[in-house]
Amino acid sequence: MTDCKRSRCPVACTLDLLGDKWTLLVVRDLLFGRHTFKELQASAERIPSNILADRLKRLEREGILRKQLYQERPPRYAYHLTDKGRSLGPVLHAMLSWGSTHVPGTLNKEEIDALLNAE
Amino acid sequence: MTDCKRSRCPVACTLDLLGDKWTLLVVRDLLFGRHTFKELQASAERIPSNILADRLKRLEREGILRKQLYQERPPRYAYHLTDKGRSLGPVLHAMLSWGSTHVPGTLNKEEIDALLNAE
DNA sequence: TCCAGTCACTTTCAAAATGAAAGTGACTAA
DNA sequence: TTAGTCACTTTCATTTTGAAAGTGACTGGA
Repeated sequence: MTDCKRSRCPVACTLDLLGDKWTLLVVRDLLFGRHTFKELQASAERIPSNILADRLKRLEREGILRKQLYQERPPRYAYHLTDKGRSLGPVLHAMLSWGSTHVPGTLNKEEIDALLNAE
Repeated sequence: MTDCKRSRCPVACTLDLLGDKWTLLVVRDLLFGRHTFKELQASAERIPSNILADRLKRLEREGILRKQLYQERPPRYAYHLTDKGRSLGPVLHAMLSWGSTHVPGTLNKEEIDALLNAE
């Protein structure tokens, strides 16, 4: 309440941080092993670059990921989830499970595993 | 893919339906036993009435809730989750759990239980 | 040395979404 | 007759989104 949250409800506060179309997809990709701006941009959903830059900034500010320079000259950056970020795994998993069973046309878990192993 | 989803990823598809600041709060309130427009409007986060009306319409269209006239003259409506809607429980629970441990200032589970019992 | 190409963004600007507030219409109870 | 409730809808200014183009640091090849 001190820092202008909508309420003290943990669900509402989580949505204040992650409640939009893109943020959790970035977390998904980081969990799935994509780490550079380019890799994150290349996901199937084609996140616009300005939105991606904004979300990476927010997530870093919230301590959900860290940006690290892994190579000088030319400067190259990698984004990695913190423990706080990795602990969003169950949220993503619950969404994956719900979507997989309730949204027709989505990949099921076997198809996802197959894709992940094929990479 | 046929009906203009961003991708076949279940997470992305779930976010297409529920990925915003308000939708999952409506589902939360329905799970917690609020059912009329007025009750939903009265939650701590003060959802604007036009947004609430829009979200109820979408959720009904997606088969996540049903609107029922429970009284004619004057007409009164109650919104109830379908099985599909109730199966969002684990998503909400995962968010509650994450928010409760990672967002300072939120209510913890004991406090939430106490509030729910006090109602 | 020039030049095309890559990466990691940033800027621009039109379109869409949000939200505060006021309005509407059906109804009831005093 | 009138005030009040409920369930919305409308209005409109502000905010956010997203497609596209631009920027700047750098590299590798001719």
